[in-house]
Amino acid sequence: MQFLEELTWRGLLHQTTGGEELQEHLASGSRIAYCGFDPTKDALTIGNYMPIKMLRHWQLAGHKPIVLMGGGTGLIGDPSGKDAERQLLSKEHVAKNIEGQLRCFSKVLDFEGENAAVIVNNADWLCELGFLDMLRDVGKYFSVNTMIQKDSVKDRLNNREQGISYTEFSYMILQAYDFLHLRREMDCTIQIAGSDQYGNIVAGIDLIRRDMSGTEDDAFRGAGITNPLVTASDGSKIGKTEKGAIWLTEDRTSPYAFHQYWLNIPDEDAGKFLRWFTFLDQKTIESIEQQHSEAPHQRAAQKALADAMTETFHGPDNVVRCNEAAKALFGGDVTSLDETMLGEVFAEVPAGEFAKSSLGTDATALVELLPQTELCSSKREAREFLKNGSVAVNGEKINADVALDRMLTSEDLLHGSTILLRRGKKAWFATRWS
RNA sequence: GGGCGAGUACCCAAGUGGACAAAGGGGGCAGACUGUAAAUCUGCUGGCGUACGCCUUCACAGGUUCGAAUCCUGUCUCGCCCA
Repeated sequence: MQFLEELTWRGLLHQTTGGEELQEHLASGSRIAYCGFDPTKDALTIGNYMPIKMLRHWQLAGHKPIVLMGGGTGLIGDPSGKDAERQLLSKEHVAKNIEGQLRCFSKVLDFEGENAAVIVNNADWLCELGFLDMLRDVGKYFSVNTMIQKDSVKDRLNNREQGISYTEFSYMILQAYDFLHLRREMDCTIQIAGSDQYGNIVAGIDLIRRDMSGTEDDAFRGAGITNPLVTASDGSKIGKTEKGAIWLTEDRTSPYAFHQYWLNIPDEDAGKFLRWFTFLDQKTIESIEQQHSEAPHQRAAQKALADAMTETFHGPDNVVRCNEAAKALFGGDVTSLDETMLGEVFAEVPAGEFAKSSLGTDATALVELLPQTELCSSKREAREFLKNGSVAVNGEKINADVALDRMLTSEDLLHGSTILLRRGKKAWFATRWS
C-alpha cells in the first residue's frame, strides 16, 4: 500500500507539503526520508514511538528511512513548545543518550536489506560548520522577519519573563540545514515529523529551494509529511501514568507493566490505538473491532493491542509470559501455579525477603507486615486496608472481621518459599521466606 | 522604579482572631457492581498512633495575643496596570 494511503486510514496523516507533486514523487520510485530525534534522554517512551513508527511505515512502503540523531541540534535545544530556555547538554551526555536510544530503533526498523534504515548524527556535519560559513551560506537565506513570525519563536518573544536566547533562536536554521545537507548528500527528499515540527520542515524546504534555484535540475526539491499529535480520548497524553511514563525498554518498564498498560486502554480508544500503534492491517483491525463490539468483556481489542506492542518491543516469549502472568494474577488461582511459573510470574512483581523463622509470630501479623511492603506506607494505612477487606493472601481475600488478627504461618507458604500479598485488585507483592 | 492584587493540602478553591488538620470540587486509593472496563453508589485522602490523642502544615522570617491561615513588620515569588 502507498505510504500516504496507509497513514490516512490509520489516522496518522496530519499535513503534507507539495500536494499532487508529492504523490507523484512517492509513487514513481523508492524515496528517502528522514526523521529527527532529540537525544535529550538515554531511553525512549511510548510518546517517542510514533515518529519511529512513521519511518517504519515509510520503509514498508518501499522507501528508505534515515534516522537522524540530533547530536548537534541536541546541543542547542528546540524552542518549539518549550516555555523556558533549555539547559545545554554536554557532548558526552548527548553521545550516551544516542547510544541508549538506538536500542529502541532496532526493534522497529529494519537495518538490513534493500531499504535498510540508516542512522546519521547531525553532529557530524553541524560541528564541522564554521560560524562565518554558516552565516554566509545559510543565514543569508533566512529572513529574521519570517523567523520571528514562527509560533515557537513568537511565543517566547512575547513572553517578557522568559525571552529566547540567540542560541535557541537559531535552532530553526540548524534543522533547516539538516534537511539541506541530507538532500545534497543522501538525496533525501522527505522529512517526516510530528505536526509541531511543520514550521521547521517548511524552513528546510525553503532552504533547499533557494539552494537549488540556480540549477537547471528539475528534480523534486523536498517535502514534509507530518503526523497528528495523538492523544487519548480524555485528552491526556498517551503513555503517561500517575506512576510515570511507560518506557520502551525493559530496564525502565517491565514487559509485564508494558503489556498491562495496553491491556487497560479504555474501550473507546482501543480501536484507534490499534490503528495508531500496531502494524496490523486494516482488515484484521476491523475484524478485531467487530469481535470487540460483539463481546466487549472479552476485550479482544486491548488484548490484540497489548500482544502486538509487547511483541514488538519485548519479543514473542514475553507475550506468552505476560499473558500467563495476567491470567494467574487476575482470574486464575495462584496456588495452583507450579514453582517455575510462580517464579516467572512474580519476577514481574515487587518482592521482599523475610526470615522464615518468624512465621507464625506476631511479627508476621498482616498489620505489621504490610507496612514493610510497597502495599502500605504505614501501620495505620494497613489497618485501613485490612478493615476494608482489601487485602488478599495468595489470592484469597482476607475477611475484614478477622483481618486485623491474621498472621502468616508456614501453611501459607507456596512451594515452601513464597507468600503472595495483594492489595486491592492489582497491587501485588511477593514475600520470600528463607 | 510607581500603583494594585494574589500566594491555603497532589491540583483548583473557600475560610479573614478561638468551634480549623482547615468547606467544596477535581484527582488518587479502597469497597460494591463489572470486563483487570466505563458509568454509578459508599468510605478514606497531612503524618503517626487500634480510641481519647500527639506531631507538622495555610509563601518565608519575625512579632502582637491566653490563642493566628486569619492582625502587624520585613522578605521572596507570581499576576495586572503605569513608567
